[in-house]
Amino acid sequence: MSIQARRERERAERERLIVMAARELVEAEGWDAVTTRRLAERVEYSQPVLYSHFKGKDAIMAAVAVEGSADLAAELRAAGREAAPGQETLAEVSAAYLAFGERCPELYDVMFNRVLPLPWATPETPSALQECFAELCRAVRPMAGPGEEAVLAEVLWSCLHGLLTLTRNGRLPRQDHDRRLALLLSRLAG
Amino acid sequence: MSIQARRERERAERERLIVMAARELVEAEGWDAVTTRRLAERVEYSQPVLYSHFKGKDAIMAAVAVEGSADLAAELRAAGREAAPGQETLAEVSAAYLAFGERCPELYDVMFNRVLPLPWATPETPSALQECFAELCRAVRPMAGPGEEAVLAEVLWSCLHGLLTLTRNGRLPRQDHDRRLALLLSRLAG
DNA sequence: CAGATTGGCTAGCACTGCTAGAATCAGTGT
DNA sequence: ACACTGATTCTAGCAGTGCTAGCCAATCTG
Repeated sequence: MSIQARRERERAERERLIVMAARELVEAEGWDAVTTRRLAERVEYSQPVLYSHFKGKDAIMAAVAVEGSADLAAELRAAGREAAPGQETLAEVSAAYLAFGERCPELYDVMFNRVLPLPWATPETPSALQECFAELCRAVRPMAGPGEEAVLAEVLWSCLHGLLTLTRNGRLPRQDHDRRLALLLSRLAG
Repeated sequence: MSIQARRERERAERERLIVMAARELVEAEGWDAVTTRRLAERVEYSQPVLYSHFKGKDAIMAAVAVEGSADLAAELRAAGREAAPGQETLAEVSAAYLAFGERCPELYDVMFNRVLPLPWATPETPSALQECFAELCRAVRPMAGPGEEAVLAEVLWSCLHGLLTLTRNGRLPRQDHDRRLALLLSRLAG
């Protein structure tokens, strides 16, 4: 029994290695640079090994996305705690969200722009993703009317996401970014 | 001289044909289905002909994006005219924007999500794109403070874009879409 | 009608994600 | 200690991608 346990342990370790390598690669050189060959070379195994762990490239990137979500959730939570309770939270959490997207644009892309084989907004959604949303809910709580907290959080998320992606791919000039954010938050706060 | 004119006319006509075929293909089967081979077959020429008109696939899709923007601008303008002057305009134009994105998701993707070799938010920006933005400006004019019209329009654009993309790629459940939109617009209106 | 030139086409390169089947290693029983 | 067996990893290849070099033919010029 113990030898099988060891094998499974080694397998799990290698799977972690694959996801880590994929994340490093996507953060450093972008999604297009993540090819199965380069990834395999990076983990020092042959290509087909990847397919014994994941159904395909999409599944690997889904795992990367979940890992990234854990980081984002942690950063949002930290930002929420730092802020004085009250109005400040919204600004702090929003800034943390945008900072994450700016710092890891390619990772962010995988998490929220690509179509991935992941369940969203259902009970089976990976907890890291649920936690991200929960932090947004906390941030909007003070300014949400009764029963509209979740909806308002979704709206905030959409706005930040739109701001981030349009800026990142060149549609919006970076220069007025702060003015846009300030205006958005003041209006959302009502 | 006239024979050269005819040649240029034929060339321009063929270029239009390429862009049209690319648009049909992307709308019908999505970006990934637009391969240079399939596109060439569709216009009944060989692959290399595409490259005598466009620098590469990206340039073709940029042309498709510009064409799509003209349509979007027309629809936004129509929505703006229909609405009674005043608060209604914002809701009508927003609805038109979202409807366009829902009706032509793949075209929308090319226009606003892909990284394209196009100048954005500069004087050289294709007029169709500038007109889209101008319509958004008109829509937010009644509720914009002095000097913040353009910024507010950018914010509106970002929010609509975020709402649309997060919904479209499964991150937000479609079911509460209307509530989100209503909440967003009411808050943005102040 | 011969010659020059423009143009499109055939064929191919280097790459992609993915997989069938050969080869090699491990663990087992004698 | 050794051959056997079964799982696991690798080699080699498929069908497809965007893009391009160089041939070939149709077109216009003198």
